[in-house]
Amino acid sequence: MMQRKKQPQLTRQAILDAAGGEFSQGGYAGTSLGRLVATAGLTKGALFHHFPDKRTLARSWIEERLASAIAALWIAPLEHADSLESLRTLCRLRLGELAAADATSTLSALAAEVPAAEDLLGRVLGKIFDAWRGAIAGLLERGKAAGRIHRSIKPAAEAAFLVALITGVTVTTHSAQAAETRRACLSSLDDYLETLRNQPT
Amino acid sequence: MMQRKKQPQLTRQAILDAAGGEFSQGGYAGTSLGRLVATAGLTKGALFHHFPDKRTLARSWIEERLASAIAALWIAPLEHADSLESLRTLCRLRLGELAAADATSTLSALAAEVPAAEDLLGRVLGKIFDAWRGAIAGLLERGKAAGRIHRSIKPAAEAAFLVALITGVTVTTHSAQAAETRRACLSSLDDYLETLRNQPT
DNA sequence: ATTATCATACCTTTCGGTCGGTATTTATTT
DNA sequence: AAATAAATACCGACCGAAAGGTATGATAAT
Repeated sequence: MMQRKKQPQLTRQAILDAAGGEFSQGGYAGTSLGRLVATAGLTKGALFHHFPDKRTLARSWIEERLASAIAALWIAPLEHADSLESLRTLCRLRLGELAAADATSTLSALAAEVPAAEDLLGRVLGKIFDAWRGAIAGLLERGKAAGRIHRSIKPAAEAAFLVALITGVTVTTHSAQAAETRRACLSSLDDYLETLRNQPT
Repeated sequence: MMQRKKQPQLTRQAILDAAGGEFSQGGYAGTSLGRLVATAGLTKGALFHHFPDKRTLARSWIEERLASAIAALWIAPLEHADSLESLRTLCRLRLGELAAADATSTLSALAAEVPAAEDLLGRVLGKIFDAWRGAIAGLLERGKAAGRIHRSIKPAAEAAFLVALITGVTVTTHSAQAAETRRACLSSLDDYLETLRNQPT
């Protein structure tokens, strides 16, 4: 009976919690580690005990929190779905809230901020996008197999298109007065999804 | 004969030039005014003579440079167009380059970073998106009038959809190894644009 | 003489990060 | 089981660098 850890890195988790709020609000460059520990009632000692530097903290937060948040929001709900309706419903649910500080918009913000290509953070974010695309592609594959989705569509390409679209909607309409524009996007999204349907004719 | 200015704010323009490079690369929070003036061979005195603070510099650069860049890249080419082909061609041209530091991705990055809603910078960026949407909506209107585009489509909504999509493509595929994903998006974009066409039957 | 345009030096604050010390567990030895 | 050694977890003062911004003064055009 080797009971590993009764309190599994409690302080470390608190730091990651606080990091979530800060990164969501200010992005990577806009996040101050001093403010982070202050608002969370922690200390720099604790922070730098668990994480060697800011970049590693960001990477850990992305991997351990953001990735799972996206998985819970966008991947798990589609796991066994194969209909355009489920996709449509999920999009309307997630994009309708217009929650400005949720995981989706944080992912978008970080992806847009990261110094582009060969950076480590960029690759970590890229993996999240890949998983997301994979989930949608999976749904489309299953939909094709079930005859619900038209044979001619390419799941991987369509999934990339959709992830780009969702990301773009959060970026271009995350201000309060953009609610109307957001609804317009969702309306067109409906029409677009219909074009994927397999016509019974 | 009131010849206003022989050298219309030459140093000021140099500062805006430098600001473009910095904001493109590091976003707003990631831009250091010290580095900005250093890399441009200027001084802080010049900077703060022409701009009272960082936010105003950013606002001026967005209004005087970024807005016109987007206009030149995405709005002017569509000014008198009314065909889906011209839209398709422009998208492939602009998104094919995968220029990581061009105006489009800078706009996306700043829009994703800005502290959301009621901020002044946010509104300035919002105006750019509005103008962009307006240009695409105009093309769709003209296309409808010319019978090239299906009657049932709503130009404003479709334009919002397309701007979100383009923005999302730049955000989700601006790493070097995402070229394949980007092509996938463009491929699906083609299919999507076809669905807007007015079928002659 | 005055105003616009800069350059230089400097200011305050905050940044990411370090360091020595301590309390608490855990492992080892007796 | 007691004593001790050794990590682990954390605090909080501190550091040099860099941040955004100011103050003063020189230069030059009006």
